[in-house]
Amino acid sequence: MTSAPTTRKKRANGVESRQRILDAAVEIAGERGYDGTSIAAVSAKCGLPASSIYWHFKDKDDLIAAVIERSFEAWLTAVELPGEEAGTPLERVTAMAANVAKSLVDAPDFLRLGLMLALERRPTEPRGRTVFLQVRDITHRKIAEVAATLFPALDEAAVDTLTTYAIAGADGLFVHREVKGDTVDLVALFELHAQVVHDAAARLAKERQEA
Amino acid sequence: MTSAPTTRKKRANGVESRQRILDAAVEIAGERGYDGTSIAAVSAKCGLPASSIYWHFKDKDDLIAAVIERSFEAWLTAVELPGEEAGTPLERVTAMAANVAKSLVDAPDFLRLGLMLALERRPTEPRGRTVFLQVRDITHRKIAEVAATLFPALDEAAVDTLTTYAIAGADGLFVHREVKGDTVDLVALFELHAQVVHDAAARLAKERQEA
Amino acid sequence: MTSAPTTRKKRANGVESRQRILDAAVEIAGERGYDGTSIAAVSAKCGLPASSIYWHFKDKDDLIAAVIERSFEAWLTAVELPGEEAGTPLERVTAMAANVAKSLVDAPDFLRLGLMLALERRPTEPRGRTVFLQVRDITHRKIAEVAATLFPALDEAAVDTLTTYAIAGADGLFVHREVKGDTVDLVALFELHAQVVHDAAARLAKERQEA
Amino acid sequence: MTSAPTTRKKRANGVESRQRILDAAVEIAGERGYDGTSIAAVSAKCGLPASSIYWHFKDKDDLIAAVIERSFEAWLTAVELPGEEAGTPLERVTAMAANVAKSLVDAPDFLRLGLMLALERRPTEPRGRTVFLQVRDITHRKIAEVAATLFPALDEAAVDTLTTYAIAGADGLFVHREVKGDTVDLVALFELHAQVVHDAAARLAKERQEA
DNA sequence: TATGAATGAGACTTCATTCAT
DNA sequence: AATGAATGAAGTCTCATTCAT
Repeated sequence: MTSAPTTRKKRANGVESRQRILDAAVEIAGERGYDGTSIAAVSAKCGLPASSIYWHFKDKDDLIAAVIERSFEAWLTAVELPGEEAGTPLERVTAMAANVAKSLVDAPDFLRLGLMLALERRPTEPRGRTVFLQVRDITHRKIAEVAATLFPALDEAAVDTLTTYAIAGADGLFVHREVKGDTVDLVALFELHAQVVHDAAARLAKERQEA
Repeated sequence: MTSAPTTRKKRANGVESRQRILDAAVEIAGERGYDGTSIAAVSAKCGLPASSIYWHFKDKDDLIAAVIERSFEAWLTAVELPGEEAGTPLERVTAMAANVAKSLVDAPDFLRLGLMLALERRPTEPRGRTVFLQVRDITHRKIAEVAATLFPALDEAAVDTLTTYAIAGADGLFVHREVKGDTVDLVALFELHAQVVHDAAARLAKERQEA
Repeated sequence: MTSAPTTRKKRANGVESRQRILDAAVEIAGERGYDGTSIAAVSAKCGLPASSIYWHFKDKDDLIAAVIERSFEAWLTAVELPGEEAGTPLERVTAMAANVAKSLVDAPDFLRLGLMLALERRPTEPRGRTVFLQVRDITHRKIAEVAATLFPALDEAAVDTLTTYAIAGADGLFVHREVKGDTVDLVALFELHAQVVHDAAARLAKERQEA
Repeated sequence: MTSAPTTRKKRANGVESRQRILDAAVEIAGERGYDGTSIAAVSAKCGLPASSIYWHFKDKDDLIAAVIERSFEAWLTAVELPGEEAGTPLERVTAMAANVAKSLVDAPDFLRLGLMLALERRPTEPRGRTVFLQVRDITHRKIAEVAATLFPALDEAAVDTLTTYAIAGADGLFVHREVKGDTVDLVALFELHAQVVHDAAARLAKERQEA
């Protein structure tokens, strides 16, 4: 009898466990925020004991930061940026906006958690907040690049303002949908937003030109 | 010994105590949200023992709801709506936006807490969230009334969309300032927002006309 | 306008307030026992503030003791001892048992609370417990007197044992009814108990005689 | 340094800890009842921190229920039912009664706590009460079986009444001893009870026969 | 790779009681 | 005769985290 490990149904699989923990954590943190996310709740949802969570993550802060990182990456791939497609600036802006709206409807946890983290002010900032603000800045820069291409008449400051305004509108419309529920047609609102931002770009260009 | 007000221990003064508790709570809750606001922290900040807080408020939920109610009223009076002032629609929209921006810079606790509550999804909704959403709806209605007056060409649905968009932009820009700090010129951004919304009104009016 | 005291609807009435407090307290304490009876609960049930309860009673211990006292007296008058009625010993014992059973069905709070107090062992005995045990001893003595009359063959020790046994049976049957609910016919069980005790008296008399 | 069992802090030993908690809890709850049993007191008596108690038991209700369960089992084994011993019915009933009396003198916590739970009426019934009433019913059934064997002339209803009466007497006599203290000879009282119940069985049999 | 058990700190809330009015 | 307000102690329970295995 060569002692074959008979109880090997669940042979230790670190990667899978880590995913299960993150899956549970993103759901809870996306709904309840930092303080509302207890290790015990994550443990209950993923089926692993709390101590196992601490094997995979240094502490709660580390877990939340990982949640933000992973869910941002998932969101990024979901947005499927339309690359250098053809079309008028308005068409391209509208297409991008629709894509973003769809991604936010499909996976709202990332932005919901991120905004909650962003709004909080605590004595020692959670790393998850820092990470969220970083990826937010990255996003800002990417959008600014596209804006600079689409509206070459704008100087750098104008592009920055326009991008800020575009992101703010997106955030606000997202909050609106979170509050009002599924009946809100986020895609339609984002398309309106795209048009409005497009018009604003033209206005800013003219103002710069005149000055 | 002429009856000097000896203030033996601490003369009972319900109204003042209630205010002190709310003052402490609005500050903490505005920074930390629902879960981050511990009764012990409020107690420490207002000087009254935790058990005294429970004389004035049924429970934490009741306290947070009262915080929302009072800070909304304070915010309302701070906005000082410009009444029936004269001027073009653009001038009037811009003036209102500037007023709102200033009020949000001066007293951001109301909206910060409100947005945090709005984003959370917990099994049993805190009463504070309900209250926030209600006063938000009231605000929406008031703005819609003004919009209907300023842009008579818009039908009801267009006014509603425009109002939603205006509020969303305000929320998003507020978040931007919360994230980026005091260097952000919220008044300038709100003035841009006013112009953009004004243009959007014209666009919506034309669309309705053509259809 | 002779300043008539218009707000005199509830002119201070100490006696009535005391009754209201006791009414509330007997109900709660009869259901929940000493620890389970909070001043706040009594206050809520009787409508008077907690501080008013302390005007009428020194402390919680005093209140519970008063509850025992008053409910014992109420129980005593409810039992309506059949005095020197005629009949065989068995008939008289049976009639008494039926009376007691009815009184316990109508107002079980006294005995329920009393038994809970009796069973508890706490470092400093509540005065209510002392009072209950005292009235219990009084009751024991009264029953012993009747027993000595009805069964003259019994010596003092036998009368005491018989009385103890009679009371124990009553207690136990009361517990049974409390546990099993209204469907239990307590009067029938007490009538059986009367017969059994009656037979036991004969047995004890014979034993004494033989010894 | 040969690997002496250093017992670094305190080696985790779930089973033993659980026992220690239950040992402490049965003592306190047996003396003070449900409300009188504070987790802090149990913690102090067993040496484990309060939070550790919550590792082993879901909540206080769960702990008390476990106390009832374990102490009932302990009591059951202590009673050492005399099986199919020979003897007249009276002898056998008397032997059983004496055994029960001894077990109650040795370990009164189970019944004391059980009766306190049984007497309480609270809005949401503690699980411990339910458990106690269940084991009580089981006991009732076991006794009824024996009674049916010993007194074959009795029909089912008579056996049930007799069993109810036997248990009630036991409860009442137990209460008497709890109140009056160690000087009470519980075994003697239970032997009297056995005789009396035996006589009652004969009486009931005759009644049934005549009817 | 994982986990059962433990733990101190702190969460919310209720407690009995007091005191000035 | 009564009460609004206050208060320290204690209640149950959850928290994030650690550690030996």
